[in-house]
Amino acid sequence: MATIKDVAQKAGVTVTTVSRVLNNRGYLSKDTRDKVFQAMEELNYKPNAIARSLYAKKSGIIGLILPALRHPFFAELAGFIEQYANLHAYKLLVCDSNHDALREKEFVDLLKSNQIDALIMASHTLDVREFAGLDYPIVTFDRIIDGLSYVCSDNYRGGVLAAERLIHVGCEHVAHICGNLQLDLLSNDRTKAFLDVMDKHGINPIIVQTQTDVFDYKHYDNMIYPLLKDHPHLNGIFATSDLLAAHVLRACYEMNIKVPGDLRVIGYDDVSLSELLVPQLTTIHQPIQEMAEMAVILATQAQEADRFQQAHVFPVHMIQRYTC
Amino acid sequence: MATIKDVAQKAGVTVTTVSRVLNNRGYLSKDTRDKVFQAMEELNYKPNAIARSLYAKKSGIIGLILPALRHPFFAELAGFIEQYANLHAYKLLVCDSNHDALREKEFVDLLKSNQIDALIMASHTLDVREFAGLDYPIVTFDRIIDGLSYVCSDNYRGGVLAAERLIHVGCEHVAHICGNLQLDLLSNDRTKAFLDVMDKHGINPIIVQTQTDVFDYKHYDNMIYPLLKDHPHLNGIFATSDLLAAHVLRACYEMNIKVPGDLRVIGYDDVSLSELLVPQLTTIHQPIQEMAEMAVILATQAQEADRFQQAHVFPVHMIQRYTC
DNA sequence: CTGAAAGCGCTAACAT
DNA sequence: ATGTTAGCGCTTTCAG
Repeated sequence: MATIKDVAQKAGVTVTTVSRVLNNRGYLSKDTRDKVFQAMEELNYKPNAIARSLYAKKSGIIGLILPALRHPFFAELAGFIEQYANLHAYKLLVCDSNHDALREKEFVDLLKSNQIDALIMASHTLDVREFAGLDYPIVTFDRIIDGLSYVCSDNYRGGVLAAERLIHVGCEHVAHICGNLQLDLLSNDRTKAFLDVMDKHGINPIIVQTQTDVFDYKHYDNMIYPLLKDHPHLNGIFATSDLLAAHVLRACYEMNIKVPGDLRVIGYDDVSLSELLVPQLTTIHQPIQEMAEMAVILATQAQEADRFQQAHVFPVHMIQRYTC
Repeated sequence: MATIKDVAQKAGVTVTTVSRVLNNRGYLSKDTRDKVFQAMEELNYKPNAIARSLYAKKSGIIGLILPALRHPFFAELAGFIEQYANLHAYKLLVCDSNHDALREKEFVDLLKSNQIDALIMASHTLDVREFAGLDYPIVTFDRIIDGLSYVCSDNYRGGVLAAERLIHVGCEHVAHICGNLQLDLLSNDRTKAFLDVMDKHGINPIIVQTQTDVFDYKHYDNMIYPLLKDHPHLNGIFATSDLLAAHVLRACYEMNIKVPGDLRVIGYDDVSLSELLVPQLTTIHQPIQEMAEMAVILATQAQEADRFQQAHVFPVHMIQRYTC
C-alpha cells in the first residue's frame, strides 16, 4: 500500500508538498503539482483515511444501531440514512443489535472506540444511563432521552387516525397488536391514542403485545392465530407495524376471514411492503425518508447549544388502500 | 475524550504501562494494574481504535457494497453478514450503490481509503478492471471475477427446478421475469437453465427483464401488468426474485387472475417475505444465512494461496407453498 | 517490573 | 514555492 512518502519520493518532493496537493492548500507550481499527481496515479495512491482521522479527530463515520436490519421498516430507514450520510460525505457503520441490550451496549462502546462523529440510535433496549459520558452527538429514533435530539412520527396522531377510521367504518370488536409496551418507546403513543379514542366510544380493545426476547417473526403468528381463533367476532385490528399487519392478513387468508369484509386491518409505517400485500394495506404513513434526512442532519450539523431543539416530530397521514 | 496519556498521568505511570495493561502483555504488578484500571474507569477511557488501526495497519472493518438495502434479499443478506462479521470481531461498513456504477466506484475508493480489511461485493454494475490494484481480500456475490472468491447459490439448478415444476404441473404458456441480463451476473444462469429445460419441452417462454437504470420498484408493475394483460393464456411464471414474484401475485389479485388456479408462480430467494404473501409463495430456497457466513469467512480468513478455492456454490431446493 | 523513544501516515505551523 | 518538524493516540522494541 503506497503511502504519502512513496509518492513524495517518486515525485522528488517532500511529504508536505504531496499533502498540499492532496488538500489543495497553499501555493504550488503547476509543475510540481503535475509531478505529484502523476506519481499518485502510478502508485494508485489513496490517502489513508485512518491517519487523517487520527490527526483531524474526526472519522467521518456515523454509527447506526438498529434492532433488526431484516425488519422492513429498519431496512428502509437504514437505506435512506445511508443515502443522506453519503450526501454529507459521511460513511455509515451499521450495527444490528437484534433487540439485545448487551449487544447494544457493546456497540455503543465499540462505536465510541471507533471515534464515530455521531450516533443514530434506533434500538432501545438499553437503559438511559448508558448514554452518559458519550462525547459525540446522539440522535434518537422514537425515544426521548434527556439532552438528546430525537426524531419520530406523530405517533399519537397516528393512533387517533387508526382508531377513528375503524370506528367510522363501524368496527365494534376491536383488537390492537403492538410491540412490547415495557420498552420506553414513543411508538407506545400509538397504543395510548388508540385506546383513548376507543375508550371515548365505549370500546375496549383486546391488546396483544410482542415479546421482547423473541427474535423470530414466527412468534408473530403464535400470537395472531390464537387471537383470531379465540375472537371470531373481531371486525377491526390496528397493528403498529406493517409487518405485523402483513402477518394478520396472511393469517386471515388462511383462516378464511375476509379482509376487509369480515375484518378491517390498519397498519403503521407505510413501508413498500404494504403496497405489495393482498389486499394492499391501509396504513398510517410516516415519512421515513424525511425522518432519515433529519436524523442525518441532526447528527451531522452541531447545533448551537442555545437553540437546541429536542423534538423533531413528523406528521403522519392515513393511506387508504383496501384493508379498511 | 480521555487518551492513554490522561490515564497514565492519573495512574502515575507511563503510557507504556497503560498500553500493557490494555493489551495484557508483559509483567505487571497487581498494584499498578489495579491503579491503571481504576484510572480508566474514572475517566471512562476507551482506547482509540483509529490510533490502534494506524499502528496495526488493520482497521477491523469489512466493507459491504450492495445494490439496495431496501430490497428484502439484500436486507436479509446484510443482516446476516453483519451478524457474522460481528462474531469475528469485525465491524461492517455498509454502502448502498443504488445500482449506480459511479457510486459503486466511489465506494471502492472510499473503502480503500478507509483501510478496510476486506470487501464483500454484492453490487455489480462495475467493470471488472476497477478491481485491479486493490490490496485487500474481495469476495463477490453472484459474479465471477478473476482471482477472487465468490459465493452464490446453484443458480442453474434453481432454474431447472423451477422449470421442471412448472412443466410437471402442466404449464404450457410460460413467462419468465428476471433482472437485466446485460449485467454479467451468475444469477443469469437461472434464466439460462429455465430456458434450456423449457426448450427441451418445446416451450418458448416470454421473457421480461427489469431495466438497469430504474431504481423504483413501481417499474416492476409497469412490466408485469402489460405482460399479464397481453397474455391472458399465461399459466406459469418463474420470477428470479421473491420481490418480483410478490409484484406478480399482487397484480394477479387485482386483475382477478387466480393463483395457482389460473396461473402458477415460482419465485427465487426464499426471503421471509415469501411466507408473508397471499397465497404463500412457492420459491427456490437459497441458504442466505450460510452464504453470508461463508462470505465473512472468506473475507476474514486469508486463504493460503496454494489452495485457493474460487467457487463457493450453495445448494438450492424448492419450497413448495401455495402458488405452484 | 517499568520507562524512554521511535514510528504508523498524515497535516499544519513555522521556517526559508 | 517548498522543506523541517512536531504531533494526533497508540504499540513496541530496547534499556534498565
